[in-house]
Amino acid sequence: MGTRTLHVTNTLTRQLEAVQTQEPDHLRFYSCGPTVYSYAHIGNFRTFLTADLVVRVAEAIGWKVSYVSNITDVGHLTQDDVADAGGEDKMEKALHSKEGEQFQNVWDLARHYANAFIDDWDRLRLKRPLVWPRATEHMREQIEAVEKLIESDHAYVTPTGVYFRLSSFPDHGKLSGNRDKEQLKVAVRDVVQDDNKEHPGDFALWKLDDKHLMQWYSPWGWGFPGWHIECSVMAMKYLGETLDLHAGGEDLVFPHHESEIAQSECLTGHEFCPYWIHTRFLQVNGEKMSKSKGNWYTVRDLVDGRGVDPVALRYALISVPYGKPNNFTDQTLKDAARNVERMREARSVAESASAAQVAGEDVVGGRLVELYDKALDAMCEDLNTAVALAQALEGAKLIRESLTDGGSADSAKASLLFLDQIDALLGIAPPVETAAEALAEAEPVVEGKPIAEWIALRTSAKASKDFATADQIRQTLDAAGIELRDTPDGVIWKRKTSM
RNA sequence: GGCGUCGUACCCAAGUGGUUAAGGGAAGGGUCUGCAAAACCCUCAUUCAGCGGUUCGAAUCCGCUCGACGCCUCCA
Repeated sequence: MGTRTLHVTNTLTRQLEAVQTQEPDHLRFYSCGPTVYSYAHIGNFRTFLTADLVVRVAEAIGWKVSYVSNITDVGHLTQDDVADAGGEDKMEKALHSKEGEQFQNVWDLARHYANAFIDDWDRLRLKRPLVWPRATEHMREQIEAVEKLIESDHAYVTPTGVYFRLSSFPDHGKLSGNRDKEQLKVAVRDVVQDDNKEHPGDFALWKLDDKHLMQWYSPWGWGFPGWHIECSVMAMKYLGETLDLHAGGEDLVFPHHESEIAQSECLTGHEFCPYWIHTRFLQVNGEKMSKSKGNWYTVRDLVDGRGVDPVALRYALISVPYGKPNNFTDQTLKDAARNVERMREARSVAESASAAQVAGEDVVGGRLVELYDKALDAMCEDLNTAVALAQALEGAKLIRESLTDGGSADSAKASLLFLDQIDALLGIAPPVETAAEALAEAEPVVEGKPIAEWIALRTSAKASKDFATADQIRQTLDAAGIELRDTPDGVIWKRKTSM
């Protein structure tokens, strides 16, 4: 410990760099969270998992981590700056959708999806941040920030709202490379129609709109904050004026993060954040997954709807390093499920060997320490999950090889330590209790009989050598999506995932 | 039009100047099992999209060609 450090590909420089924290061994880390107008999809979670891995690696190398991830619960316009503000916002749109009918109002809707989001977060075993600040709970801070920007001439008031004056911040474009202002003008000309703005690229800090479903009173009248200001304000409130590392999805590079930098640096007069990382999109069957296309999966679609092990889903989502697109397919999920199964197998073999208390040498510890070190090194090197997972699997294989037919208590102890460390680092080798709990939920009933009864019937059929009946029962359960496995410790059943 | 990423076996993917090109899945063979599953053993890229160049030496560096993709506009 102490000799390793975290390296990331910094979006600002496009270089692999060692993260130098302002305070030694203390990482101040902000990760952009979701807008809660619907259930978060697995692509959202790929990004949140990148942040999760940053936290895990930082902790593994002995850093203290101050981790903040926001929840955007204000509906922003679907088109950034429609002049008359008559365009529906995302929340409002969601409220008027079929699924939205169950909610009393937008506040109710936001609360519902925020709660669902946190449930999914926990199910995928993401570490919780220090705080989950919400935009609606930081309105005063946002208004104050806008006022400050106006005072310092970085923003101006118009009849439609308050806008950030891009020309007042020469560094605009340093993150995305969109430095050419004329180019920017061309690019946005088609969309932006507000003639009150000085430059088409100027973005909204406050939108005046007394018909908006969520509105607050400001010095400029009733309205709501611009999308970008919340992150600047909340990040600085909880982490200080300069962060160490800021993360988000690749689509946020421009305009969101670019705008965050502009606002924040104009507010404080110094650098907002020296290191930025962006997670590439998750694709589904080779196509971009997006809410507008409607081809997205939520965590609950897969876990509740198709019986996918949440840990397997987590594995699938982190199996490709964050800097490359990950093409999510049924095969990805199957591979992941298989690998998680092997981690669990190793855990259960080690638990049995540990319980048996056999004396003898530790024959695996040395190798497992090497493998863990390699995994941690890989994670420190720009979160190379592909290599880290390979080490995890190799370790699990070694454990199964060495302990399946019994092994010493010392070997078992070293194995369990390895699995715990790997789980702390990657979250893919859960303790047995978790698996047992997962299986303990509602025992399924097939053709009127609980599983246990079927198993008993089959066991007695086997005892009397009536293998035809035994196989018949296996098939019946198989058709109902239940798989039986004969083990030395008895018969166990598991739910097959439908993929 | 501007900014940027990528192309490694049937599939996912590591490797970014130098011993036999990680690992996983799938597939085939075997041990075990009443059967099955699991587990274990074995097999599975003389080759890294194509073409040129630099080099003693390249999948790795440079150039071009072809192909895929992302952002620039709500999006993780």
